[in-house]
Amino acid sequence: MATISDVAARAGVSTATVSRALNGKSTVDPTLAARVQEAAAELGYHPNGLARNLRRQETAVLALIISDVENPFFTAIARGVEDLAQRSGYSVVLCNSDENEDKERRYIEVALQERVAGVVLSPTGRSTNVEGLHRQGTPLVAVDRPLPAAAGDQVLVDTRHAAAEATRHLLAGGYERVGCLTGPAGVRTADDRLAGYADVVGEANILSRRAEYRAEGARLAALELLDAPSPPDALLVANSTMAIGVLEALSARGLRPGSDVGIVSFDDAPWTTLIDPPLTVVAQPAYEVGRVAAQLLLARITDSSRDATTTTLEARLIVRKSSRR
Amino acid sequence: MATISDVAARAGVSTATVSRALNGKSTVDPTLAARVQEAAAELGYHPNGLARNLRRQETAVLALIISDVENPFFTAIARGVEDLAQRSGYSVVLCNSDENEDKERRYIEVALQERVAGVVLSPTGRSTNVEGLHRQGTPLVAVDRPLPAAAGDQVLVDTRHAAAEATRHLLAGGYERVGCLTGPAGVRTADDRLAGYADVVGEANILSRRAEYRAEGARLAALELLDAPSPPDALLVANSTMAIGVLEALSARGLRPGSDVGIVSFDDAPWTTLIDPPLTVVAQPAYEVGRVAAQLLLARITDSSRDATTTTLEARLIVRKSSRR
DNA sequence: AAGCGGACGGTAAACGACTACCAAGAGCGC
DNA sequence: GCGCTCTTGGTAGTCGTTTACCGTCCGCTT
Repeated sequence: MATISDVAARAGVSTATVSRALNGKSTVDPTLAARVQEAAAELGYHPNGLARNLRRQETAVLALIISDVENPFFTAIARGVEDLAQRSGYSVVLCNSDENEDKERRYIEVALQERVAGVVLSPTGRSTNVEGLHRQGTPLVAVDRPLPAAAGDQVLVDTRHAAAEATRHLLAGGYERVGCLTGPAGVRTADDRLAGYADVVGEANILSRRAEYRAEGARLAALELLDAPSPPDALLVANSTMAIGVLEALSARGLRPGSDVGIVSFDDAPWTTLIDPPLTVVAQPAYEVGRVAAQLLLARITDSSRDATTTTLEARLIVRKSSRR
Repeated sequence: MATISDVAARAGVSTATVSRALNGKSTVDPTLAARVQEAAAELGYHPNGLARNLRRQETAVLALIISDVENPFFTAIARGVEDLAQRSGYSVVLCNSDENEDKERRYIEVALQERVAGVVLSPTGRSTNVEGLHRQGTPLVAVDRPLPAAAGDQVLVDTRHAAAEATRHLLAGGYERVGCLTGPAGVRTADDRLAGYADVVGEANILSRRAEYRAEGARLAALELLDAPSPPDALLVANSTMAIGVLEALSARGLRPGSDVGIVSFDDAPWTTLIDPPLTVVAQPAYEVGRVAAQLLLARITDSSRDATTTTLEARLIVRKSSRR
């Protein structure tokens, strides 16, 4: 593993000159610089990033800690973050906390230890602890879900409002008993979607179940709802992964989306237009969330004294056929 | 940002003792160790991973460079790698090369500079250059697609065989003119799937189109095929993302999967059972690919002299209804 | 009481890069 | 020829850890 001294020896100069030549900093005689370049190439020299970063006290790596890599919503965020970061010369490393607070903690620890330049985080839950990041002054942007104390910028989606709109849409379509399937208590998006729904149907008419943001749990919860004495005739579902479970449940009971049970789901997954009837969805601007988050993070990296901001993006109801009789 | 010397000063010991106490290496008097722990906690001390790794000449970070973070096949691999790596105390950072050779090169560069312990890579294309990794002796495992020269272990899926089986299945189902929609030339999985198809239909009967491994390109290609003078009555599709485009194309032409045009697609995406008719698919053991890759990588990290191996896993045809009239 | 071994903890040298500081030499005007 | 400036490149210190090496102290054996 070639080091800078190897290159220096080969080129017959000092390490200082090699460093200068390779980083194009101070003035180095062109012929000398060329000799250095050549020596470096011959040895296949790659500067040791660890040593470099240790000395420079900075890295050009952003950490993105998301709660589920298998959820298209989060991967779209990832692409947004990445596209923007790349453009500014930053690399993005993705960490999958898998909705698991232990993993999340471990990855925050890694981010801290590796001294990344900044962190974009979709907090997994109740007890996400960003204390450490805050103490070390690592810039932080939360996406999708807010952080307890505003330890940095936040990029959210106005999900409560969107849930209310979707519920109103179902009611307007002639459904009378609208239920809601949402994520775990304490997860802000899950609570907000339920709240938006409750805003419209009224406290007295709430008919809801909670499950993990996964297909299987949603399937079971939907079955439970459908088998109850007075089942709902429409369902608001909190994300596209859960929607899969719900549709399975419907099919298991011989019910048709739309005509039998109205369905509106969050997230405009690519397959939602393929099924029969096509799914009415609440499209969240995931890619945009990622872009904005990256922008804010980069701004905060260059100027850490900025005030923390909260950006709320609008979701958009896309009416298709699963919300019509 | 507290350093080890700060902790040492606060606990009234030397940095060596702090290091020993915190890493539980050599013997340290319990009372002293406790004092150190306490001092560290009070200061919110996090060891500087850069310095540590620089000194130790090793990191506990694996890089996983995949070609499309929005493709469920690759995210399933990611989970496989991660689950196994975690268990051995390694963290996994995901890099999304996005089927783009520049990005891939850049991420390999980052992996090299940051001196990760090992790399799992799904090579993007023709000119993937792992020379650098090889020179530095960074352990490498290729997944999904082979590397030109065997620079490390490989975990592949017997995709050619699976494609042949799927094609035979369509033929047996009474379809007479089976076409194939595959990925870009030079991408090994794309070529292999086409080859497996060709093995069965025979060179003379090949009816195929190539497109990016994305929905939109596949949609256009499918349309082209369907609008041709003698269109296919069945289609083998090379992945689930492309299948979305194909199904859109079918729908645009008023054709029904199965009865009008038989469809078999690679990858058992969660939504494939939801559509009507449910999609017949070739299920690849993606999670398992990731697990095996991680296993091999860890083995290679501890013993770099191991011979390079190639593991080929079987894919499994899941017959549903889109391949029946 | 002397000698010995083990346990403990401090000193200082790495790891590999960057860079502040300094020295040497060239060019030049007087 | 002298002194000045400017360019160039070397010396050595620094970043924060880990760890080889060594000294000290304590208790035990003979």
